[in-house]
Amino acid sequence: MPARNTVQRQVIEETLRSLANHPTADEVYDAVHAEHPSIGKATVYRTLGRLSDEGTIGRVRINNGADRFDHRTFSHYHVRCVRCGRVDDVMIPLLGDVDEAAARASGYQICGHTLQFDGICPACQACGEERG
Amino acid sequence: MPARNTVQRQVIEETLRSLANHPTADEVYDAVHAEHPSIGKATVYRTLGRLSDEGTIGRVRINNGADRFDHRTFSHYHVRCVRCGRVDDVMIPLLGDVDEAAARASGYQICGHTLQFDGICPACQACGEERG
DNA sequence: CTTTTTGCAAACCCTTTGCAAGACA
DNA sequence: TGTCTTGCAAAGGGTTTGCAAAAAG
Repeated sequence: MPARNTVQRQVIEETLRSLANHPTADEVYDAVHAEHPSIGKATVYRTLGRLSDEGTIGRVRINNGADRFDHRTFSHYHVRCVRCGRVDDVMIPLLGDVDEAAARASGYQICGHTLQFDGICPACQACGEERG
Repeated sequence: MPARNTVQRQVIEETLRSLANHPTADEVYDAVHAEHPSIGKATVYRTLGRLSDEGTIGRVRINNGADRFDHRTFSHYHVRCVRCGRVDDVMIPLLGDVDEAAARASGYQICGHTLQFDGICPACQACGEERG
């Protein structure tokens, strides 16, 4: 039973593709709603969830913050700026062997990991230099 | 100005030490409140926050879930069971050089990282075997 | 015609906050 | 005393859900 191809689904997916820098569901909703005022927030949340469940888009879970969505689906890591909240990609090789190490160390059957960096983005570094 | 040594603070810290397996703030509150019904939830949240800010206890931020607190303060990684939500330690060596690699790759000034594993805990593996 | 999806609003979880009363130093 | 902390209840951010109506297949 493939997902139904509704107008909302198309609009949401296209809008996500048009947005850069890992929008939150709310940001996607704002953009969608600006062009299509009849599309509700619950639909955006539900549809983003379905799209990421089926692997069409990516979902980036952020510690202590709203989830972010990504039209790119290959897995990669992210940094979040602790000053402004911006999220960017970190294109380093995926950690290959930690999952096995974690499995051995914990007894869990590991199905994946999330690695999130925290730091200060270039813009905030520039603005905040005088403060140390 | 050191923190004031209130009864609540002592109770909360002791209760956390008595609880195993990374309780959430709410779980700490339940335990605290059972013995000291007058201690309110806001106090538990505030106090756990202060204790972790000052480094007396550890805070584990969980993707899509309540924060968990830990009386152990040395940093280590965690796994979460995707079936039952249980959180356990993963005692593998800390990743030493990823932060520099991430800094180089992103331009951020990296101040740390969070690595969370997802998996199935031994108990759930046993219960769920017949389901594949 | 059956089943999924939508839109709305209300509910939900986790956490923080405003404020006056109370406790600490 | 001066200031930090508490307790309460209300508010907040992010997300999910119940339900009837609408749309997809």
